[in-house]
Amino acid sequence: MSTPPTSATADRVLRADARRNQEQVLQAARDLFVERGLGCPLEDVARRAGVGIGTLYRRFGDRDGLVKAVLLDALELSRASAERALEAEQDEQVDGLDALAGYLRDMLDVRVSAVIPLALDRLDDADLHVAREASAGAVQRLVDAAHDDGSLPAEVSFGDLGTLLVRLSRPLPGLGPEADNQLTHRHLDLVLAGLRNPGVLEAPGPSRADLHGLGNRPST
Amino acid sequence: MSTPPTSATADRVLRADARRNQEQVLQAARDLFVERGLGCPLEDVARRAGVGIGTLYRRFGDRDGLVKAVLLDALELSRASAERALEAEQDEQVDGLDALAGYLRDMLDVRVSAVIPLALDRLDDADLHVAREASAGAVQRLVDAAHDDGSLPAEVSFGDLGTLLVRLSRPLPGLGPEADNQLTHRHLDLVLAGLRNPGVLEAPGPSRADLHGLGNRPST
Amino acid sequence: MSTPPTSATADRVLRADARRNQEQVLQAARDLFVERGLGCPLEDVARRAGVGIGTLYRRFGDRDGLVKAVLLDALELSRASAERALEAEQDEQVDGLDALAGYLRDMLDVRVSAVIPLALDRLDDADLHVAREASAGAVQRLVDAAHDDGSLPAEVSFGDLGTLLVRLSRPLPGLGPEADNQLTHRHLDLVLAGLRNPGVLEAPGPSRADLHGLGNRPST
Amino acid sequence: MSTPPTSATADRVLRADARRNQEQVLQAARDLFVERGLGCPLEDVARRAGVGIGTLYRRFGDRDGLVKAVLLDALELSRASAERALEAEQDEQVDGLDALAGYLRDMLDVRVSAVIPLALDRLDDADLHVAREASAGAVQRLVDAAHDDGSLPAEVSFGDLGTLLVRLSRPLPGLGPEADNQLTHRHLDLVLAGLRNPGVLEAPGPSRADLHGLGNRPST
DNA sequence: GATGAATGAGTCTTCATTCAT
DNA sequence: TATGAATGAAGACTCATTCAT
Repeated sequence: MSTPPTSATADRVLRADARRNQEQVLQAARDLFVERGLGCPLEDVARRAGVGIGTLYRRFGDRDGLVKAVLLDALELSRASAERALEAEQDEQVDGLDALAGYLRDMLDVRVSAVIPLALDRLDDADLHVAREASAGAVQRLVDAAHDDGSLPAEVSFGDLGTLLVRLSRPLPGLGPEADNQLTHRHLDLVLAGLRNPGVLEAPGPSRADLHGLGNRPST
Repeated sequence: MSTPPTSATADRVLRADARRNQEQVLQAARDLFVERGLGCPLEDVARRAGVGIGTLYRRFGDRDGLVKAVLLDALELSRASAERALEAEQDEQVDGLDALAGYLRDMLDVRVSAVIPLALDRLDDADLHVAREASAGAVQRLVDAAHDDGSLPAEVSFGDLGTLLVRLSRPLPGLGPEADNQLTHRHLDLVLAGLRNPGVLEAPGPSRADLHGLGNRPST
Repeated sequence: MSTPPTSATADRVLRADARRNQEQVLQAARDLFVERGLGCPLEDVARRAGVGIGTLYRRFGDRDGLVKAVLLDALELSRASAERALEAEQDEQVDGLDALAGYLRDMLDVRVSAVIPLALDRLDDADLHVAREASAGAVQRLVDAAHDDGSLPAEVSFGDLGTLLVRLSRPLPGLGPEADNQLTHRHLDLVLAGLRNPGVLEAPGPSRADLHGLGNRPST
Repeated sequence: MSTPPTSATADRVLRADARRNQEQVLQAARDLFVERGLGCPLEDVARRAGVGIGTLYRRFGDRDGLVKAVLLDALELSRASAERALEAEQDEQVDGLDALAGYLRDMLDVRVSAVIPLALDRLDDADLHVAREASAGAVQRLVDAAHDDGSLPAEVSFGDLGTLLVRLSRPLPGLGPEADNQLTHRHLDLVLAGLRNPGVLEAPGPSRADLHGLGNRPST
């Protein structure tokens, strides 16, 4: 099964090396962006990825390019997770809210949702726009399904869930990663308990479109 | 109408001026620290406060001094709010959870809780330690009261509430301040709905002490 | 005559300091841009000006701002010199070509013409556009006067003279500043000898407008 | 039709390839050095030459090696052109100044003179020293011939002509290559008109030796 | 021998902090 | 005391050079 290092393979080997670097940088950036913000030193990202700063720049051009790559990656993870949850729901394995909960738990585990809202600032970028539509579309279908089967009250909206996810995704300072993760899931459970029977919400939450119209949402 | 500029009067006038400056800087710092992180340019803080950068440094020494001042201010606001809520509860005006909810709403309105967890990193500072004890003690008494009258399930802890408050306090990117505030209160309502009847939590949440022991909290 | 250091004066003193710095940076930048190109290290500019790098940036924002300031300064020097030469011509002190020669010699002495053509790349900047019009307008009037009194052959154009000036202004590598200056004036004399009686040019040179239409000038 | 890949043939094929690469890099470097200075990115040179950056380094060692190669190439072109002009003069086809003019026009067409003065900084390199002697010797003979037959005034020296050539060779910013070339030849014509009858020069120009003694040339 | 990925040193630019006014 | 100009250290970004393929 071992391929001899022909020149064709050599290309691939090199590319594999580069790809590994690329992925390590992407992951390091995702983590540090979530932990310390989009403005964190890129040398720290490079160091955590185990590459030189030059490699980071060669791959991603500049900070903006790296941020965009992280966002695309996050949106793709979100889309894939939402679609898996949709399939489970359609196979009648779980009800709509449980499917949604599965998606939310997934997202908390990849710890990447905290960067997604940053895509809202960049919807002029075509790639990001497409990726966001794909992700948001899948999540919207999940929410619709949960509304349809009655497991999620109608007044709880896509916008509610997306923003709750963002809030839950952000790491809390002073906790280690493990404690943070446990507490995050615990809080998701609390929120889910509220979602099943909010009892206190009368107006519908913000729709997907409302989240775009920065700040001019009508009163609850 | 003009007060003669005796040296005493001049001093007082100056001191009033200085106090005004101090408060404006404090407020600007609180806002920008929440919006853009503790690392935001202090010139921006000074500009928003309407003072020169030199004035900021004269008052607060350096960034650390300013951060500490903001934290002390926030902790004092928290303590005062918690004690007001306690009084309301003791006057039988509201049940324990409603009193707690009042405190939480207060804190969201002053938009300052997001910086409080940063105090956890600085508990070696005596002033901060004292202020945190005062605030946390009052909140703990609120929580105890809510447990005692049965309005808050026993497994929902001080640590749960403090960290939920932090999550809710952080501004969401892409929303204007007003939409953000509305959504924040809406999400608090959702969380309160969950708190009244979590149904899903079995283990108790982190105690106040658990939050200090960064990361070595026992499993839920 | 000495003004006491009232607060008003204090302001002025500070401003005078800053202005001195600004001018030193401007002069250093002019020299180094001519000698070593627009891309030379700005730290070298700051060092030659005797200020910290931060001061340079505070005054001029970035490299582009500094380049623009140098260009505006150069264009203003050019305009002033051309208008002085025009006045001399109108007072009948010298003929048109001698007036023009005086302008050219002036420009070589301030050693700044070499940066002026760089303004051509930046005519979208309103300030630069205005300054260039003012300078070019005055020079054009000089050229017209020399054509009118017959001291300059009609086929030698504004464009010829401007570009010759640029060529003469650039320092030659390997010569010290004094030798370079002497040789530059010597070459101007040679060129002036050719200008009085070119004998070899049949077509007219590029007009002012031709220099804008980068590269699509009709054949000579 | 396929040549069998004997090792000898393979070597030759490779060497032809390598030589082509070498020349393409040399030409690209010459162009970019003239257009953008000796400090231009070598990746840009490699890209314009259509080779990888590694190939450039393999061939020329480092930037210095490439600069030296460009200079040697330019000096050799100059020598060859000057000797062709000398032959034409000796065959009585043209007078001395016309022969010189032919050389100057040649040099402008290869657009390479602008880098030659940079050799002055590097006369400690034996190869460059030899090449410069060969080129300058031939040009000096051209100048002597023009002096001898009276077509060039005695006070116009080798140094005058060399430095004029450098000035004329540098591209003017903002013109396309074609307009620049036309204007360059036009300006050479103007200068030649001045050379035939300068009328204004009294002192002799710098000799070849004067150009070495950086800056200590006697006054004109 | 050619390639281009990786590296890190050098320069640009920002901003915390100091200090003269 | 308030101000904002000056400074230089820190971090962003580019590019010369090396080296694995």
